[in-house]
Amino acid sequence: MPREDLLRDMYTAMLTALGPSRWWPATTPFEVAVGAILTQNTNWRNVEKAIGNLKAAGMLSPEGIRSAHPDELAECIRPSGYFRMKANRLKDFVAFLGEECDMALTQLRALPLDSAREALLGVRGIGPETADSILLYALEKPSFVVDAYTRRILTRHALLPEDVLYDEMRDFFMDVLDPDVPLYNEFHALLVRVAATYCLKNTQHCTECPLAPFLP
DNA sequence: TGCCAGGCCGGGT
DNA sequence: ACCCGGCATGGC
Repeated sequence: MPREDLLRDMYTAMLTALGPSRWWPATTPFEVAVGAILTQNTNWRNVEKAIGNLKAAGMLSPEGIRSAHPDELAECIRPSGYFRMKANRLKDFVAFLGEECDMALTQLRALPLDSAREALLGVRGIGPETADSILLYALEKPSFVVDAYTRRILTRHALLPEDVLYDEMRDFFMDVLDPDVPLYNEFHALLVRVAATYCLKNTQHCTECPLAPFLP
């Protein structure tokens, strides 16, 4: 079966089983980016606490983060883990955006996808997954997001080898799917939800998994 | 109670 | 170009 058909069938199976995801859980592009940084290797539930703390402290804004004392910023985001490092990453991201952060985000969105991606990857603390999350969920650019869950599903289904590189997984989708923002948005969300529910790290009770019919 | 969570960096080979 | 240790909290 052609890869495009396989991916669309897997997508349909997940969407039918779980329903739409309504991602990303944030209200502004800037908040999406903050969440993308805070959720690096971290459960989203912990990120929610950190974002709540930021909001309560008036720090969930470019100015709030820029003017915050590093230690106070770190204390707010403590529940999201790696809090000292992530405080610096938020500071670095805000510094990258400059004085007019909303305008900077608008200008970033106006760039071609590859240029915007390179610009984000130049920021310390923003790697490929975080960059693609910001591109897709904040800037609404058709950049497919790959994460540990995506890798687990792709390798368990023997679609790609264990040692596959990030960009190879991304291309696996983008080479055959139309550059469709709503599709990429929902596809990634469904992969995360399915993997987190049915495809645990050291278990394989995949009989109830919507993707079980696609196992090799 | 240990294992895991929507990674990334910096230094070493 | 990889490989690896470090970073850290909270939930189950």
